[in-house]
Amino acid sequence: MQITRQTEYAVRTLLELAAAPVGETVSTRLISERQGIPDEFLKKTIQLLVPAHLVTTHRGTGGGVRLAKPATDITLLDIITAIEGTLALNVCLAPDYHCPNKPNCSLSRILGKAQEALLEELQRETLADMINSQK
Amino acid sequence: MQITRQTEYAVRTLLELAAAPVGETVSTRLISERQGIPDEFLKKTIQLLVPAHLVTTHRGTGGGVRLAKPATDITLLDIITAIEGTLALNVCLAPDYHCPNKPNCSLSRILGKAQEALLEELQRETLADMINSQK
DNA sequence: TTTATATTGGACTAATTTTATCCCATTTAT
DNA sequence: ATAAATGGGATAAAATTAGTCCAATATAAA
Repeated sequence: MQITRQTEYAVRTLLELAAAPVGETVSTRLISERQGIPDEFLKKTIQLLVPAHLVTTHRGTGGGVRLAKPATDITLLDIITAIEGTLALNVCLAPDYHCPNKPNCSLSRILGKAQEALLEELQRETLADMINSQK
Repeated sequence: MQITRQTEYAVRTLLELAAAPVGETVSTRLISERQGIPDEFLKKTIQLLVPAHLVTTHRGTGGGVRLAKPATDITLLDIITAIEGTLALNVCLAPDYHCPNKPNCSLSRILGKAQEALLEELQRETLADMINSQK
């Protein structure tokens, strides 16, 4: 019932990027050093953020990573989803899964409600809010 | 970010017990058959519910498991906690863990808030409510 | 055009957690 | 005694998570 370490890596990476001057790219090696993240693993992690449209990358000298959109438009839920896929508090709440008994199932009903409450909070605050609250 | 299968087993087990006539014991074998849970694994699961004071057990012929308290006094959170330990949305929110940087950490702050919202929902409804909503 | 810098991508390994099984001991009612 | 039931330790299998290695490709600058 926890976010994975990789998800935390992703959040810290995006916080680094959000803190950098707008439009400036940062190399994964620099991020990995500053955040103490294994650099090869960080590369994999960033490759999950690209298709989710949270960052863009540029190769070659002077290349690196930058936010794909304003920090005000990226929520914690966006990041978790990019790394872990759609959040589901139980198998039976996953998007594809369908259980014939679902309508009668009080577990899925309660967990569903709890999940809603969780999603709402995770969606409430953006990267920008997180940066500001650090100061 | 999901409850484990074992936790779901525990919930279904407690629902079985809550549905049974008050004070009556049910054998793990019967529960495992009705719920399709591997019986040896179910035993282990029940052994986690005992120290959490959710069920009591009795050995020997005619023995089995029963609720340790009224179904109105058992919440979904109680069950999750019994199986998985204290719920924490990230390592840094676990009871024992302490990070020197926590006061400045916006991730732990947001996750902490989200966790609160989740706990509240998980605590809101009891086994009794779950049984009633099935009817 | 060479060189250094950086991401891309695939294969692989290691570590950890989750799920399950086996088997024998102990308790209890009949 | 015997059958029915939980208790508990050891171990295995499966799945997920974390991390590593390396060759390929793109890019900027010298």
